[in-house]
Amino acid sequence: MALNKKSLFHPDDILLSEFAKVLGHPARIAIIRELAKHEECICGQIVEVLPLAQSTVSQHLQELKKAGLVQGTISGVKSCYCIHKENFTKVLGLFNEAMHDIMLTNNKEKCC
Amino acid sequence: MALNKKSLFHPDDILLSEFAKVLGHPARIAIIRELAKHEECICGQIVEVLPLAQSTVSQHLQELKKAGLVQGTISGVKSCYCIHKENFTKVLGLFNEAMHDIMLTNNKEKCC
DNA sequence: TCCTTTTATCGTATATTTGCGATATATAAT
DNA sequence: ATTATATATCGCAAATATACGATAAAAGGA
Repeated sequence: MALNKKSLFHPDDILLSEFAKVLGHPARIAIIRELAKHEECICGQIVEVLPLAQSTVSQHLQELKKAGLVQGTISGVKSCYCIHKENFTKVLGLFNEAMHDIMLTNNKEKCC
Repeated sequence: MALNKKSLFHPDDILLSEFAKVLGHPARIAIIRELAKHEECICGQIVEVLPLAQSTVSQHLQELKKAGLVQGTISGVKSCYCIHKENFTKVLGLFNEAMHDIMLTNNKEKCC
């Protein structure tokens, strides 16, 4: 992008866009879905469900972790992951609220 | 990405990720917000509110249009844009529902 | 101790996105 | 007819993301 202009935007919009962005890849949606589906934290088995190499899945997990949507702990040889319930719920809530507000503001009858 | 693996994922996840992706840039969130805020469709004035060149804003508008979140019509010299209320509401609803379902599934007490 | 297993990280190739200026195009105004 | 204005598109450069294989690191088991 030649120059990174992202920081020139409103912090709220940056936050919302970062949440959206991390969910902007089907692998990461699939990971979240898979994490939610199991009773226990998942250690490893995620790779088997995705059509991607182990290193790639690991990268996606790191991004989800960096965004705070997922948390992980090391348990022996394995790394275990689960959804960071509190964060996820909170950020999803903010996102919904923002989008809802936008649609409330947008009270045009007819348009274009 | 060497090879595009996106198509290997579940269509639902692709749909959700595409919605998220288009909102994954602060400029596009800001555009949506700006469009909602005005009584009438916006013709032009969006560029003035964003810290980006005209051509860049136009590109972001095209992406929002391609994703169906925004609609536009040409009115004389100007192009006018507004939120595609029906589509936006629908896709946002699907997104919320999916995320909500995921969080309902994720009924772990304690984790990692 | 040595080997195996598991996951993270590094290096690299390629794809995509972001951004701009220049230009094209179309209408409006003079 | 000429000029001005508004917006889209093109061409390009730079940044970021995606993906993989190879390798490292760390723990467990033989």
